[in-house]
Amino acid sequence: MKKTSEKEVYLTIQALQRMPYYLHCLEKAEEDGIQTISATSIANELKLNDVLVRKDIAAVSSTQGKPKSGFQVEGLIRDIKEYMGYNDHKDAVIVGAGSLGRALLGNSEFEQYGLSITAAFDISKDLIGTAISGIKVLPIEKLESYCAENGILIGIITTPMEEAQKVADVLVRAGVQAIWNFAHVDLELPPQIKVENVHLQDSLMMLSYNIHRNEGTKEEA
Amino acid sequence: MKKTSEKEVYLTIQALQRMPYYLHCLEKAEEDGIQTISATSIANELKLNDVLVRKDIAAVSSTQGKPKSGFQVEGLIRDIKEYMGYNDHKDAVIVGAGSLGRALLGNSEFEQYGLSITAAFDISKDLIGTAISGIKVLPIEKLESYCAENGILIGIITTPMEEAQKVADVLVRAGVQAIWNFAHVDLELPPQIKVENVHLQDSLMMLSYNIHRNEGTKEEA
DNA sequence: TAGATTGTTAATCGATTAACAATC
DNA sequence: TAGATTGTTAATCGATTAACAATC
Repeated sequence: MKKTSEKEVYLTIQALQRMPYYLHCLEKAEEDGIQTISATSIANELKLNDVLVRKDIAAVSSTQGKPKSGFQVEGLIRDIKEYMGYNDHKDAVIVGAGSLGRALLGNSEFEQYGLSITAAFDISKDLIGTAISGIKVLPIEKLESYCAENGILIGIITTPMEEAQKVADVLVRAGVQAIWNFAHVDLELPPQIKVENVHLQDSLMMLSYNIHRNEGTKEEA
Repeated sequence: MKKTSEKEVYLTIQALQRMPYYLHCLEKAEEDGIQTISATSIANELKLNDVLVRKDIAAVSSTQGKPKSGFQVEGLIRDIKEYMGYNDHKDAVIVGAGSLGRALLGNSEFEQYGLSITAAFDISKDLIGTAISGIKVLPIEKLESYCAENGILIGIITTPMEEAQKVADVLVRAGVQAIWNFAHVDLELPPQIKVENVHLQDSLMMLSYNIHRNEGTKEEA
């Protein structure tokens, strides 16, 4: 079992999910002109255990922290970004130029995560040929050839749920590596394809539950 | 420590997060005309351990499963919906009628989770007075009074991140119980206020990581 | 120096899984 | 009846936390 790189520390999924929070926290610190930061203070800020934060950071940081002062804010930001793959440029297409698709197209923040959306696809004759936030809307028939020819890595699905699986199949045939799925279905995909689901309904469900429980236990106080 | 209701089984956060998946699975079964379903088959479908599924279901189901046949699909759907609070009607407002806000306003699926969006708020003179998907856009100055007077339970924040905290403060003053936050900031809120964050950036980060790792370990095969 | 902070090893805690008796 | 499936109790597993020596 040979290592593929000098540092091959795998984070648990839980630890991974904390990374965005560390990054937010560090970027806020950087804005405030703070140069070094301790795991302890990050932990306090995020209401996490300090040893937990120290372990997570140790796994991604290229340098050790210094007792008394902590970690270099700037270096740590760089390390997390590198670890998370922000520095890789990733071309993406968006399928479904409805209101959600348009909202994503208008979001310029994604560029800083290495994501560029290079084209949008739709079935609507009215939309085809137009440009949304500077990005052309092409007919869905061209999806497969476009992705294959342009080496598109990520397909973003913002179609109605009925179309999502069909679109996913086309994207896979065209060679995308990952799918960012906003349609409210669980896609059936070959195991090598990475998926990230954004299911607003599930999020709403959690919100609903919290309100519900809250009301049910009012008498507790 | 007296119980507030006959069934006071608290699910772990992990179990809660599995509920939407059970519900999807059950609704699919119902569509296919299946009347009873076993925990084992749900577990297979969702690639989970069967005992895990059985425990989760036991916690929310009002009836016991029958050996050999399993659970009533319809009853179980009803129980999960009840447990998660879908049956409570919840009025909401949306703050920020930009592209994301508009996408949410156009989403009629939310109604089935008990959520109705009754008004939208924005600062843009061009938008104020117009209606989006049949919902009026009001000036942001009216947010507090509107929520207080109409007993709004949920505030949905789709503003730019700079405005989000300010908006949240107003919503809290106006008496909302929960905030569905789409702005990329962690809001500071009183402890009794429930928040559900939808941070697309974090989701994108996970996608980015998965692609990055995938490429880094190609030689593994 | 003293003390804040680091990283590591061991203990704890809690979720998941395995084993098994009960039952339709 | 036989066997699929249930629910429960005990074992396992893995993540988090506690304790502590090292160090700037």
